[in-house]
Amino acid sequence: MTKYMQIANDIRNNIVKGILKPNDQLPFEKDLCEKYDASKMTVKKALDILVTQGLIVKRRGSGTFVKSISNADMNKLVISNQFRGLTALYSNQKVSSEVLTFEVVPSSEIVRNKLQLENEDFVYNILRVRYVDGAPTVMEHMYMPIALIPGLKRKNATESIYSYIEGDLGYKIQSSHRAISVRKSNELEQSKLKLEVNDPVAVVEQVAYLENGVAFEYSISVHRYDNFLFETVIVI
Amino acid sequence: MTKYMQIANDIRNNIVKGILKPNDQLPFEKDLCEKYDASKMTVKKALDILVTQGLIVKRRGSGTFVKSISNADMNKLVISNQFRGLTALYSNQKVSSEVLTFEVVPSSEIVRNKLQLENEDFVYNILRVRYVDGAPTVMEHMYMPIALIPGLKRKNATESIYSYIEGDLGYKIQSSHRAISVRKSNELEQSKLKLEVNDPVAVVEQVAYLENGVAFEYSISVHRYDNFLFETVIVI
DNA sequence: AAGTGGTCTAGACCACATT
DNA sequence: ATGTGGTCTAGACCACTTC
Repeated sequence: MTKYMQIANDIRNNIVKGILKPNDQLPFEKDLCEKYDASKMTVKKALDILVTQGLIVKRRGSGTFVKSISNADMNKLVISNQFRGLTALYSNQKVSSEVLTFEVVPSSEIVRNKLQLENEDFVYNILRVRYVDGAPTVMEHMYMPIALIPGLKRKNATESIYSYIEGDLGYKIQSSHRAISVRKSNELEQSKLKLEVNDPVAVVEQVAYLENGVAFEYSISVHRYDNFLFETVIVI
Repeated sequence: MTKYMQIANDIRNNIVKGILKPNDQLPFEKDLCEKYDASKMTVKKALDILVTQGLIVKRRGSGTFVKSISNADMNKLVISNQFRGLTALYSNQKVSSEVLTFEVVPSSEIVRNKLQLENEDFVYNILRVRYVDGAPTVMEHMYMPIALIPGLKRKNATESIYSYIEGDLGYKIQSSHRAISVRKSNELEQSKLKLEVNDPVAVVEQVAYLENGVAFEYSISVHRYDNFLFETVIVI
């Protein structure tokens, strides 16, 4: 654990515990340097983390302040920053999968473009429905280059593909690029996600990258509209 | 313009121009220090910006690499990082507004909670439909404390409320916290956004903050589903 | 063993807000 | 004028990858 992480965590805890309340002014950077026996750059880095997480604001010439946020919203922020994105929303619930398609196919032009593949390259074509506590939640359509992800079996798709990639293959995931859109559900989605005829869906198109900058997954995830929520903080 | 911004911009331009191609290795930090006559910390900060923007990846012990991204996707990344969020999606088009409601009301409990107000505080209650090139696009429901935003008139809502806040009042907006969800449209939305009975909508709930950490706006924006797209980069 | 990026420092100077 | 946070440096040492 780095020093700037320790400082950021400590201050975050003080905010969560209410030792630092909304609109409170934080100690000056120079005082935090003394308190944590750290240099200015290190303290600044710690505070900058809390700024991007949406907890505090900094004003040159004035000081640093806790944002005016309710306890409930503050807790949500802290939780959603511990786990990234949507991933661990269902951490306490049972996640299972029904694999509809698991095959290896030549890459289409769209997939080649997203994954930056050559014409001849083959990809896994995986379609599955994911259940949370037995309720259908997402229909995922994934493409992954077989050259990059060797040895993937239908069984892995039934469980967690990511744990195969990170655990068995020892890869590390660096980032993902997502685009969120909305549309009406089609018949397959209605049947698989137990939706009514005119129910909408949230569509998350994603390209995921490994540590070395190589795209390893292009996926389209179709979410039931009633349990989809994407939260984000934008700092200008 | 800071030195780290100049360095980041220069490298970004090299990527856009194709001087640095997908999967290319960047010069080592130590060489970039020489090239730009900058210290290691400054070069690192420049590169870290490009990492959070999704353009490059860094690997300790190996080097820094351009992500494996198609030209089209790379250009989209660069553009969406120049303007933040959804705001300037319609920069070349005519934006106009139909104001349905413009009144001052006592704050409800939800609004008080989001904006951290006291019981007695009054807020603007503004409902408007925004048109892009004459086509209805978003229905916005905004609440803002009158104490914080004095002198707002119906006329401002017809044009740009943000230009009143940033221009006339001289405030600076620091950040916004957004939650995106999906649902079916209701009758009012169908009529105002020219939607069919069973068309869906994308709902963006937002709390926006000023430089001093004070929440000045709570809004619910209901978007036509066919022109809503939210793109984001998540770095783990 | 050599070289990469990551962290951290002590101190200089700058830009901005308040007094 | 004072004090805040912002930038930048030169150099030390660490963690990791590659050879």
